[in-house]
Amino acid sequence: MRWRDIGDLPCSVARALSVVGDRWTLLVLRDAFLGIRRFGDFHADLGTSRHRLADRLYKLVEHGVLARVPYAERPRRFEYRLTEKGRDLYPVVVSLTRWGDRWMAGRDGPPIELVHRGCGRRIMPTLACPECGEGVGARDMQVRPGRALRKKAPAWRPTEELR
Amino acid sequence: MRWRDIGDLPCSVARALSVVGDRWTLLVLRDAFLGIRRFGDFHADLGTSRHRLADRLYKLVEHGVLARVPYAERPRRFEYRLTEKGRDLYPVVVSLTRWGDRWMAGRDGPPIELVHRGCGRRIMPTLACPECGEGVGARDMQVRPGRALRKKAPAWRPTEELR
DNA sequence: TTTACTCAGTTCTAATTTGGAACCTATTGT
DNA sequence: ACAATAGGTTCCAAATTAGAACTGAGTAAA
Repeated sequence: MRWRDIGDLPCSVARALSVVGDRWTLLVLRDAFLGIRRFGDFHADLGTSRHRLADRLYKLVEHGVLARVPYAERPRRFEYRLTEKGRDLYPVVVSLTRWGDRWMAGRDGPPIELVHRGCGRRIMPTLACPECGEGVGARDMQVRPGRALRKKAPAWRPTEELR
Repeated sequence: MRWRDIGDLPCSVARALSVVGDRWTLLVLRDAFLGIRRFGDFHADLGTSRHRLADRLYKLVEHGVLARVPYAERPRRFEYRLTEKGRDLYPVVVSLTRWGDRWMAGRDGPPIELVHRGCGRRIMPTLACPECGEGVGARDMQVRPGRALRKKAPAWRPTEELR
């Protein structure tokens, strides 16, 4: 299967990855969450080729994850800002950060720290059930096919446990 | 910059992506979380080439995300199981699922549904502060350099707000 | 008014990565 | 003996990427 077709699969992970599952895209988004907005700053920070960067930014704009807004006339210049759709990718970036902190940090510890404005403490956000508030891991959740999948592939059944 | 070097950057997102930031890897992990364990089943479900799949599985084993455990002798056969390090990627996969559900689902709604064993409700896990329990988004968090980064690049300062 | 400089890209080519089909090895079943 | 099953490996064409050079519109300095 070709990568460009994965967006058509009946799977939200595949569809999400069809937008952000690209080598540099999530690093572009990391930068965006750090406040970077301009082509030159992305380029300086990422070190990817200008070619790739231009292409990624264009695609993210196309998908509505970033907005290309003018910040100067004569010469006309644009910057790239996260849209609501883009900001909603925060959990993905934070989850990667958390995993990297835990499993890939050197002996000096995590490169950055996060502070929760609400309570003022230095924390790393984790997954929780929005109904009961409990923290959840893979084994706390059970999968079942949704309506869309029952329609398309009625035979599909996930295994009982997520492991 | 070459992709193989991103694991050396002082950034947990980059380091995490050096392991899972590959075209097919997160889909392999999605399958693993759905209970798929065998080469043939991954291949049938993913539709990627056997070549790529073998390479990805090998690398995930190398990084300790999957374990290759024998399930039959004569002929010797192996299956791939999530390790603790692998299961800890659950938040990444769930966050992608949540985003895909919200922004990329068709009119029939999400392909799969999740049930929280703890409270029995159908939910989609969200990010929360482990200290105060409140849900958090990009704008609730503030970034500051950690010890590792203060050491290496003392001049670096993130912008005040995540937007 | 020439020259240099900034920013945001685009173009080009070589190197790397990927997709897909065919092949290989070991064993069981008929 | 022959086909089937499982888990790969090998090979080559096609697609993607990295890196350097170039473009174009405007500003600033000499």
